[in-house]
Amino acid sequence: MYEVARHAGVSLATASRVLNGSSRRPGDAISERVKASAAELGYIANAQAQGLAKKNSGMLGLILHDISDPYFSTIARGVQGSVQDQQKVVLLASTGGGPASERRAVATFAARRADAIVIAGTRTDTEKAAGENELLLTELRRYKANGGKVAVIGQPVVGSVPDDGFHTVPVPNRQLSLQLAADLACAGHRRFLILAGPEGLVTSDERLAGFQEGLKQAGLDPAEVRRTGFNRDGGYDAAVTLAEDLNSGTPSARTGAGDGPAVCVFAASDVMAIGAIAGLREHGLRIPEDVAVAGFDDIETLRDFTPALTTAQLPLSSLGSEAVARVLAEDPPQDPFVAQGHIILRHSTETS
Amino acid sequence: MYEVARHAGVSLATASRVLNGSSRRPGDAISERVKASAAELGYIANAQAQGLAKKNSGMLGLILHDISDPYFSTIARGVQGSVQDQQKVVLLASTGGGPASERRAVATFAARRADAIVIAGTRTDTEKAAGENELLLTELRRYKANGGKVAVIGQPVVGSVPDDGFHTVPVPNRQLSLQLAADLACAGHRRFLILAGPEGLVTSDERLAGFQEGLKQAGLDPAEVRRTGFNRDGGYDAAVTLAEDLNSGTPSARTGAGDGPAVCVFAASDVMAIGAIAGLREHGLRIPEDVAVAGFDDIETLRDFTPALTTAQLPLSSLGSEAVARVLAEDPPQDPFVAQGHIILRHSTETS
DNA sequence: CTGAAAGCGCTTACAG
DNA sequence: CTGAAAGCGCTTACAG
Repeated sequence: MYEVARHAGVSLATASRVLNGSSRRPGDAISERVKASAAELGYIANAQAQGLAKKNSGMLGLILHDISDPYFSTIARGVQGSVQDQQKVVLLASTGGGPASERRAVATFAARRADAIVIAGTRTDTEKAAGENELLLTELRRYKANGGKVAVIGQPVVGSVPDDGFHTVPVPNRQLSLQLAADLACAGHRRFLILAGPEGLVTSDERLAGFQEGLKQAGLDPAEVRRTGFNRDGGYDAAVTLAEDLNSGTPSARTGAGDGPAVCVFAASDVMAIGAIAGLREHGLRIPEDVAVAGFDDIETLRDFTPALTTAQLPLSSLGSEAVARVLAEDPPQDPFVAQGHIILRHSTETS
Repeated sequence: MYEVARHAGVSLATASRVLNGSSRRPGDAISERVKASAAELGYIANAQAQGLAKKNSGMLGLILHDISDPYFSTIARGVQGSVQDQQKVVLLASTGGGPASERRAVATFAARRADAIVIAGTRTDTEKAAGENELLLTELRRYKANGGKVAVIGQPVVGSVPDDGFHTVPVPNRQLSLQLAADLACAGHRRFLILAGPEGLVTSDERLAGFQEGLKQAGLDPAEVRRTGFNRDGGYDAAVTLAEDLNSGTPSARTGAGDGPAVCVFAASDVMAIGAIAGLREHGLRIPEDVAVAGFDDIETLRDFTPALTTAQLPLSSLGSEAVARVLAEDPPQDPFVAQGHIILRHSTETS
């Protein structure tokens, strides 16, 4: 830039003012001259130096569990899109999940002076993670105290209070799973089985609780719950066990032989549901004739799956852009964002 | 850091030396004192300032077409993993594809002084994109001239020469699609139809050419080619047309009624194949009884698809980590990386 | 409107 | 081994 200034015959200050959006803008003649010089010399501003001199870095940190999981990569698309629109850039951290690695990512982003941090991915609320959650919270508070903005997609960070001023973009897990239960009951299902992740995985727990609540409101008994991995293999494993039960006629086995599926399985995510269907099929069970299966998320890549999967559609990409909007706005809206989601009943839970 | 130094009673230089990996390391007593002070004050180094003072920023820029596409998000996982192992951080740009937006991303990363840039995603080699390719190349050369490292996953940037010193991590599109054709011929298929992306999309073109070559080596006639969008909807649309042809008995229609599928469709990507299967089914065609379908990529999320999809498995995540390894190594290997891929024959192309 | 100068928070030859 | 000082490439009050 020094060279640009000299080439244009102006001071560094002036060159800086025309090249970057300063409030004070030099005269037209000078501006043109500087711009021409910059173009001629192929000048590219050093964003690091700018970041050091200004208070903001133009970077937004995105923390998620696994970038290759379609749930997160769709959120990432939304985040990336908005950030790009704002002429900023995203720093990515794929942590593998868990507050400890999330804390590390926050520290890294803080060191790089990211203007804002968006955290996606379920919170873990267990005894065991209490210490790590505490550290994550401390790290976020320190980051915020130094001027950083924070948004969490899903649930608030465990232990955080409204006063912390972290933005939350809630995912309507509870409402949608409640609705899903209602719709499935309405479609005639009576016996349910829930495949959930380990206890303490808040996203899974919310979906579980919402579903049970929905059954209750429909006047049905609570569903049996099987805890398993909150991923494809978890769904598969649980389904294999279920298939063995059904095929051997144990207490959990098929009841209404002939008239519709014996049981309707609600897997706490689409990916789990897909694993479950694979497991059931391998054991000779047909979907939905023998067992009905519903998922959650409406993952795009799975929309052509057969049988078409009943699920709850989440506006994942919008959740990402909304989080960015809140965290980057001068005057962010105070009212909580209400995500639009809805139930999609498809072939996988048809009853006759 | 100034505060840390004062708190520990040492100079800024000394504090800097103990806190960051300098070659000169102060005595143990002093080191301990400084570390204690840093911990007590909760000191976090300002990476921007470090980047400005040092020559490297600790950031790697990743450019891809669409972070929500499983092909790219899997590559991103590989990249992210290696970068994290090296204590660096990734800057993400999801461009939507095309050399023009890629050029912009390169400029952005150059301004931020990313130490290296990894570009994934097919090259576009058309007349129309010639100008943009030229600009992309210029931008990359300038970036490299200023000390940046460049790696491209897939094909070399259009117009680049070995002397440019860009690392290339080739994707074995040609070899694998050739092998796929051979295996399908071996399985008894005789009539083929290729669903490819628009001409000039190098990835698609390579797969197309490899497949035709494989057919030729098997002594078969070249397959008919239908150009369509290189995505799910492209596969769907082409399949609908095909289904209409087959059902109405036009020249392209079913020949060997009864004994195996009339035609084996090779879609240039799994995602296209999934769309194609959806389209065919909607028109009453069964896979693989009426039409066989093969894809390419072996996308993880689609492995439980029914019918199980015949495809070419690509080590996507490894491609990502390999690109990072090359671009971050002091002394990168000169021999080209040979990606391990292989054909997986599954139910979607069974013949009887 | 323009420029000289201080400052952003570090690192690193260069002396001591 | 340690420290004083210059420098990384910008921005921005502060003067003029």
